[in-house]
Amino acid sequence: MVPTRQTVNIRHVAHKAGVSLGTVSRVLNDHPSVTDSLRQRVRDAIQELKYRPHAVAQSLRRGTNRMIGVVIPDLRNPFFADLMQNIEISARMLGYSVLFISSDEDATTEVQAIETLASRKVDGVIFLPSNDVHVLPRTVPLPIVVIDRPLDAHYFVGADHRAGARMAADYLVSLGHRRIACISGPADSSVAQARLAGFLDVMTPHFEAAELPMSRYVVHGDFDYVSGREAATTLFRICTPAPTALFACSDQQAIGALRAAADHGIAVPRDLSIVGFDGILVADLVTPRLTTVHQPVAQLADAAITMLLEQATHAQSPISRLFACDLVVRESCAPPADHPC
Amino acid sequence: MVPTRQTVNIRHVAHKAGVSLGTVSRVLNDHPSVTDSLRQRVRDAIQELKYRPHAVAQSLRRGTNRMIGVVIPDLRNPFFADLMQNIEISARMLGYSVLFISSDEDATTEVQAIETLASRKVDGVIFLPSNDVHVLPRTVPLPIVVIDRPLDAHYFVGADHRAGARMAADYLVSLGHRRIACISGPADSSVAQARLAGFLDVMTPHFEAAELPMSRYVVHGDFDYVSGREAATTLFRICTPAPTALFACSDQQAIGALRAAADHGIAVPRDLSIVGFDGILVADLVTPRLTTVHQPVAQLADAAITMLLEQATHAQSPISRLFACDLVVRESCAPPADHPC
DNA sequence: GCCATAGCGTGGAAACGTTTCATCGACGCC
DNA sequence: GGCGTCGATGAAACGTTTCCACGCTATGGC
Repeated sequence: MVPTRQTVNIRHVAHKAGVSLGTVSRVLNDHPSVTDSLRQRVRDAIQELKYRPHAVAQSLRRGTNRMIGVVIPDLRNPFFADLMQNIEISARMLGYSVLFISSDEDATTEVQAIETLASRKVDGVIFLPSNDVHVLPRTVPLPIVVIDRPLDAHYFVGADHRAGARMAADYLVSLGHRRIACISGPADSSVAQARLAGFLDVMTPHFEAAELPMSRYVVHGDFDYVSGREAATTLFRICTPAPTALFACSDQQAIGALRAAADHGIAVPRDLSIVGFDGILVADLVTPRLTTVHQPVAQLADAAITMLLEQATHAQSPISRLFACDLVVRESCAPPADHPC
Repeated sequence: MVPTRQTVNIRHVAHKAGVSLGTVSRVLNDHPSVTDSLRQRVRDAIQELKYRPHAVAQSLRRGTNRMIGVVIPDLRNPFFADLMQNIEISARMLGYSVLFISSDEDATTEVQAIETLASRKVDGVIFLPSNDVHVLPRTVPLPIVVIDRPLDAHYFVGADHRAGARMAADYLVSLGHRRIACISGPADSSVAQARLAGFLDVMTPHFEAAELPMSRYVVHGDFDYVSGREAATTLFRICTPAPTALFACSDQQAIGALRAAADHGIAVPRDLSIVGFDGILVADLVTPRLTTVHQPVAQLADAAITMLLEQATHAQSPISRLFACDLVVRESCAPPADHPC
């Protein structure tokens, strides 16, 4: 079977312009040592033949691709989609293309994805690990930047989840809340752990002061909408006395909790204040508008790309960069009914 | 500058196994004419050296990539993100990788994206055109499947928007509504046109019967959340008598409209019924849960890939495939207050 | 029993389209 | 006239796949 071949290649251009292969190549790569007249002849020939360089051949010869791989669990998570979008834009601006593989929160798929990318000779990989993976096979000698969920001994870019969670808790406390429940993420997720830790940093003393069992007010779930609804339902059932506020570890969870509150006839924010985390677009549209901790997505994406390319050129020991989140106050929080400020 | 080279290639394997290059290649490609003993020797050598084929070199030699390109306006639109996710999954199952480029709803970027993909020698492109593009440069001899927004003279996969919109309108009418407003998409978007047409198919006779100016009840906007909120606000202002129901051409618009309704103290569904379009995840979580016309995303993705690869192997004249939508009834609709069924 | 032939499996080389390095010719300058 | 400089050429290389040729064995006809 004869594969379909390129219609016009560098050789045709060279012939048309009456120069050698090498000269055409140097024109293409803006090499200075070409006479202006020749350069122009070559340019004309390229135009006329509608020649486009064969990126695959270039890759093979150069040993570099101008292509990065991105491994992300699931674009249906709006935060991931936003991240992906920003990564693509940042990459494109630097002349890189993006190979996208979704891992579906599955560790095996992740390893396969990275092997595929290695085999395709991408210049680097941006990797957003699923919750259950903890160690990445070091077999692939490939620049990798881990994003959002740190993995030890790897370059890392992420938001300061713990500080962000503290901001949320502090805010609720400042409003007068003391019994604050928390919907955390999966127990083995480092992000969930960090956000929970931040929450506990602030809340532990309050719970101890009130002699309430903290653990009953914290429940784990996935980061998605449905899980948030279910977790909130559970909290409404088991928490006595009822919490006056709720910190959800993702906006999706928070929106699910909003849903659950509506289903239980609990008015937000009058009976219950809710804070989310991530700052996804829809958080500003639900009723009530969701107060949330916003992650600087564009910054994360940009930093990841920058770090990746730096690493690809001159390797050094792994670095971490942490970005601050900010609290976006909207309508889903109010002082508790039993404690008007 | 000497590029970093592959550590171990097919030549090393051949040497280690004591066979020729060709034999190793034939083992890799499961060519039948290799003795079992040799085959095993080669396999062992591959294992031992941890050899992985160089996909770029394979592409160059084979003239095919096992890679497809996807051009999509913006992943922050949850419908697009869902589509992208499904495309990637379908592609991966068939052994293809996905090169993603976002076009940001910009025609120039789209053309560039397709040129980039052509230059990278992808086996085909799945293209979701932005609203303002109408003609695609035919210069690139590349299999293309257009998805969701038809472009003439191209292979096409999409949902039957018009029939879907009719379903929505019929449903509202069956509930007793007669004054139904519509938030359409951008005027030059074919999708918006189709959905509006479906809406009008049903509604025109009713408006004529009531001697009401249809045009006042239809307003155009973008497909996103914010635009939906603004459009709804406009409708609330200019429509007299006030509509009892609202058909939004996207779930995002519908959720924005929900937001606007809440801001104006309009209770949904008591004072106003709302139907959306797309069937994005969050539509099931907002308050009230959104009744919507659901597009079969997974089917669309799968059909697009299938059609693309068929086209790549044996080209024929362009085909179109239309998929039916289905109405998902939830809580955002009720009979009109002034006309209890 | 021997040679011709067919069939099978393997090795070697060419090719895919590019970049880059060494080489070489021309030209001007001292 | 030698030499340095500059610009252009041609060939090698990147890592594969595939085609052709070759040698070996098995088979059949005489």
